[in-house]
Amino acid sequence: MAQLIVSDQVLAWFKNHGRHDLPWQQERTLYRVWLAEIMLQQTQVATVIPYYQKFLKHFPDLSSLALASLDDVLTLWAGLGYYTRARNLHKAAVVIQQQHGGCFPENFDDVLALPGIGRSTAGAILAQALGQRHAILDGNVKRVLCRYFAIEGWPGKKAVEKQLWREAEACTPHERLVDYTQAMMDLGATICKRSSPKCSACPLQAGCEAYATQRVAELPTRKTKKVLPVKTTRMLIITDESGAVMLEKRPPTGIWGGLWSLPEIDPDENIENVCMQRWGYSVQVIEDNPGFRHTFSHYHLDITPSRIIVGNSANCVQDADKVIWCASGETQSRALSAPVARIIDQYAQSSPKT
DNA sequence: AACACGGGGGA
DNA sequence: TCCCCAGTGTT
Repeated sequence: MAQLIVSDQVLAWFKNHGRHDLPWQQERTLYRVWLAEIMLQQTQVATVIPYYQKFLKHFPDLSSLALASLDDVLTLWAGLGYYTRARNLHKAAVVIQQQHGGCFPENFDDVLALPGIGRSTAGAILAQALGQRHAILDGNVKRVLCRYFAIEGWPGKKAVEKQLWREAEACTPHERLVDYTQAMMDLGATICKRSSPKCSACPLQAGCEAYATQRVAELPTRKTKKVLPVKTTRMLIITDESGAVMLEKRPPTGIWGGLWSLPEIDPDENIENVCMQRWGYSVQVIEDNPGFRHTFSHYHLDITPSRIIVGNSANCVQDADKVIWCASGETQSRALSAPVARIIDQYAQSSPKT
C-alpha cells in the first residue's frame, strides 16, 4: 500500500474542514500574524477574535503599538489574561522600532530573540506570514504527533520534546507552509482533542499508531503528578476503665496545629515500651489495625490506629494543657483533626465497658 | 479539583 | 541545562 504522507492527508483535510476565515488569515502581514499568535497562546480562537479586532483597530500597525503606553496596551488586553504576553508584546514592538527600523524581522533567529516568542511561535509566524518552512510544535501539534507516532513519555520532558521536534520537522512539507501550519493546529483543536477525539473524522487515522493500538486515550502521556512522600505514624487509642480516651494537644504550628489529637508514636517502636517510657503505663494492646491513608497537599500519611487499655490512668499526673482524658460522649466538642475524629468515632462503638 | 498550556526566569 | 511558575479555561 502506498505510503501515507502526513502533510498530504492534513492538507487535503484542511481544504474542506479547516478554518479559512479567521481575522488573521485575511491580510497575512507579519504584524497581524504575530499579534494573533501571541493572543492564541493558551487562549482559544473564539475568545481571541473580539480582542484581536479591537486591538487592531487601536494599533493598526507596529509603530502605533510601539508608541503606545504600556497602560493603553494593557487596557486593551484586559480580560484576555496572561498579561505578561501584553507586556512582552509591547516590549517587542519597541525593540523592533529600535533594532529593526520598525520592520518586523523576517529572519528566524531575530524573531526568536524577541520577548514572548519561543521556537514554536517564531516558526508559526514566519510560516503563516511568509510561507517560510519552519516546524511548529504547540500543544495541539504535540498531541497529534504523540498519538500518530505513539510517542511515550510526558511531552514536557526534554527527551520527549526533542523527539517531537524531530517528527515535527520530518512531517513539515516544503510547500504550502501557510496552510499546513494552520491545518495542524486546526486538526489538534477540532479533531485530535485531548478528550473525546474524533478519530472517525481524522485524516490521519489510517496511519495513526495510537489508533491502531487503541492507545489514543492514553497518549500523550500525562505529566507525572509529583509522587507525594509517604509518612507513617501510629495513633494510640488509649482508654481507661471508664472508656475515656487520652488526647494530646498538638503544637501550635505545623500539621493540625493546636488541635487535640491521639498520641502518636513511630510505628516501628514497641508500643508497651513507649507507653512505659512516656507515661509510666503498663498497658495491654487489644488489637492492631490495618490502618488507612490520609492525604495532605504535600504528603500521604499512613495511620495505624492501635487500641490500648491502661489500668492506672488516675495514678499518673499530666499537664492538663497538653493531655486530657476525654469521656466518650465528650469528644465531639473537642477540636479534632478529621482522621482522629474518624478513629475515635469508629472505636467509640466498640468501647470497652468496665 | 485536577489538568493543560508557551515562554520566561531561576536553580 | 532543567524545572517550575503564572494565570485561566476545560474536563
